[in-house]
Amino acid sequence: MSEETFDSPCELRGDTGFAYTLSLVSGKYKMIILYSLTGATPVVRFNELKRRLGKISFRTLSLTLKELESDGLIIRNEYPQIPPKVEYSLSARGQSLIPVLDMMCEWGTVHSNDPI
Amino acid sequence: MSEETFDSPCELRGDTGFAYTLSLVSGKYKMIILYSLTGATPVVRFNELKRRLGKISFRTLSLTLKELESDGLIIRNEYPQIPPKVEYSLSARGQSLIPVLDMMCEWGTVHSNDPI
DNA sequence: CAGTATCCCGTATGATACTG
DNA sequence: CAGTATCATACGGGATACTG
Repeated sequence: MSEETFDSPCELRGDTGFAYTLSLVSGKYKMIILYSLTGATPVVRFNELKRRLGKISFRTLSLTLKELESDGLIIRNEYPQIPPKVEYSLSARGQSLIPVLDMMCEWGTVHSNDPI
Repeated sequence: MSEETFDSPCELRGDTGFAYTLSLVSGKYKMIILYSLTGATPVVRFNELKRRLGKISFRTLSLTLKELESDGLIIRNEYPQIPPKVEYSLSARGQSLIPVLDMMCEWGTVHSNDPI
């Protein structure tokens, strides 16, 4: 099959869908945060999340979580108690993004030793 | 290292593959450039690429192409003639990344009208 | 045509201290 | 515990002019 026949399954070029996805996940930690909310412990508190992410600052984590929440990708669940307890988890919309992240992760694993 | 346990399909958390992929495609135009090298005209000259990308500056396009090339994702083919002619196209490695970008694009198309 | 060379700037992120 | 407030900074990227 020659290269000129390939047609993108997406309407890129005028890019809509692509740019939209990027707008939701671009940022130094967004994808990693989403990924951190999968796996064995998919409900995570603020400080635990911070620990998992390593070097992220309070400020950046806080701002990033707000963006993810307002984009409907994560759910913030606040327990009215003292000391405060807030749990973050993926929304259904956020979950739907995970296969995309998985694919990125797998590509990297497979190709990280490609000869260049 | 970390003693946490996870069942991500990828070895994220200590993130190798994921961070690797990100390091190759992050940047305002990298993914779009790769995408621009698919489709009906997969071999594109510098200025034509610039036209396709719209608002990118000479400087950024030039720097970005160099990075993509040194990461083995695109191929730069220079014709020794005057005026110069340089063609850019995807390498096999670059091509292998396209399905990942397709998936991002499709996700955006499907979910851009999600109720939030 | 295909870039460089400069200069400039905004925004994303970091560090630290403080609060309800 | 879960954040804000404040200040500082780095770097990606833009605009323009110039060159082989």
